[in-house]
Amino acid sequence: MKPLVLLERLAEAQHPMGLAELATALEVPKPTVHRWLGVLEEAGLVQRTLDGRRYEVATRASRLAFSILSNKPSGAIRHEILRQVVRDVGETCNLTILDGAEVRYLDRVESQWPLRITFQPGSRVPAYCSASGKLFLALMQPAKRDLALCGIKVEKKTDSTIVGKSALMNELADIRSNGYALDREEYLPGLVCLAVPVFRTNGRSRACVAALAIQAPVARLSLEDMLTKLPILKEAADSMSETIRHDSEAN
Amino acid sequence: MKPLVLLERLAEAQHPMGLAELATALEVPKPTVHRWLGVLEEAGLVQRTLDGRRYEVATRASRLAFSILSNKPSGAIRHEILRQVVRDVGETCNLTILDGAEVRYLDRVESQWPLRITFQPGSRVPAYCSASGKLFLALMQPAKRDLALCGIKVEKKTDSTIVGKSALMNELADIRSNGYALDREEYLPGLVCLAVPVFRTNGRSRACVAALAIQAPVARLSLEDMLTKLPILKEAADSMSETIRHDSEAN
DNA sequence: TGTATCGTTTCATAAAATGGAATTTCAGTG
DNA sequence: CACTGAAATTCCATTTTATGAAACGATACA
Repeated sequence: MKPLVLLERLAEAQHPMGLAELATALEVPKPTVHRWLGVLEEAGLVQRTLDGRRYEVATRASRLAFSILSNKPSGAIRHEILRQVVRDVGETCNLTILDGAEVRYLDRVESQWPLRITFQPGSRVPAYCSASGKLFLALMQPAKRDLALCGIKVEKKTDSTIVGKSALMNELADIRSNGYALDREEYLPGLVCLAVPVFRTNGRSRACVAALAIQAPVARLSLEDMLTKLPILKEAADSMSETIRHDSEAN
Repeated sequence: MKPLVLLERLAEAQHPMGLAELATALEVPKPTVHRWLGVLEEAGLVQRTLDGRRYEVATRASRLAFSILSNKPSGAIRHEILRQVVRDVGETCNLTILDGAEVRYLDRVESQWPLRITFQPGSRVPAYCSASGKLFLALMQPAKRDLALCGIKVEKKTDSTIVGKSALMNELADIRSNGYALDREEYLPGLVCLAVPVFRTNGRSRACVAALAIQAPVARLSLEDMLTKLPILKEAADSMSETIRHDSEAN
């Protein structure tokens, strides 16, 4: 199991790492790192980059990661937080993560209103036209953002969808300064959303790993009304952060 | 790393599992499962339920899962670019690299047509009779090219296969001036391909490290029709370059 | 109290991890 | 084009850990 620290280091890093880099970062002899990487590669958890000299997380690891996060025992607490939010604001609440250039619903609790939008956990939506998607794009490293956005096709889903590159960049800058993101009917006509970040703090670095978002028909909840729910959402997002906090592990 | 199958099984299950349950599910002897669970528990990936008789995914695993998902490997992004191309041109698309005097398929996405050529990623084809292979030969340093070509056996795969040394050199010169390469049924009768280079820019130097190629039965797509897809391919190749640039960035 | 199942320990054997040293590879440089 | 240094890889004697059949202990239920 010791090779796992390599996987963790690679998953934390926002770029592929070389052998020597890993060896010094983890203070492990080079031949050992070499073997560990071999083990991880064999196991399908890690793969070499195109140049064959660096390593990155591979598909089996992603599959495992998704299983873990949608797993009930550890997800039960998060689900409970979602239910609490729905009770407090009366609208559907989603927990989402970024998957490439798309947003994925990890979990959701729906409001009890007869008029509501029904998604399934696991379904996906383009990042550029959703509140949580734009939030992720706004808060991620610029280099990573370029990577995620390269080669995607922007579709004008509604009249309000942001299609221009510079318009999107302005929007992202606004989101960064506000600390929240809105979807102003940019994906579905009549549907508005408000998303706040869920952070994972690791020592001095802080990364937005998930988002908490409420969605509602604009007929029931205007954008201004929605913003009054911001404190509730932020508090719930803090609780979410707690569930994924790095507690001091001794071993 | 073998204990990982336990973690995967536990993550998939939507409820905590006992030892015997896991042992029969995975067809592994009980003492082994017992030890594996001990290893995973020690590692903080798994924890016992309150009654101490079942196991569930623990916090370190969730933390790792978030890290993994917040960081999509560039290989997956490349795969998405391939998918995009297949959507746009309707034909199978390959990402290839040069491996000695052979072309190796790094990744591929197949068209949905019933009539299609089925290769596996990882399979190899001689460079001199494939579009991407000739592209590599055309764009590489002459010295390296001679090295790659010396001592290989040129086989006349079809009537159109280029077997003469000077004919090949002329072809390579054409490819250099065009910026793309064609396979005119030179490897398989009835199969035509179009390949464009994927560059890695390193300071002022620019090297062709991979190729993007579409392939189709000539009965469905003539060479002229295929050339109309050139702009789409070139754009996708630029996106590919982006992903490679990120692979090469260390810090 | 019987008994059936699950969980745990034991142990001789087989397999693998370890890391210092040596070797190879490769990109950058004179 | 040889040189150079850092990075990657291989080697290998030694230490450490994994393996699973069998035996044992714990627990639940009748």
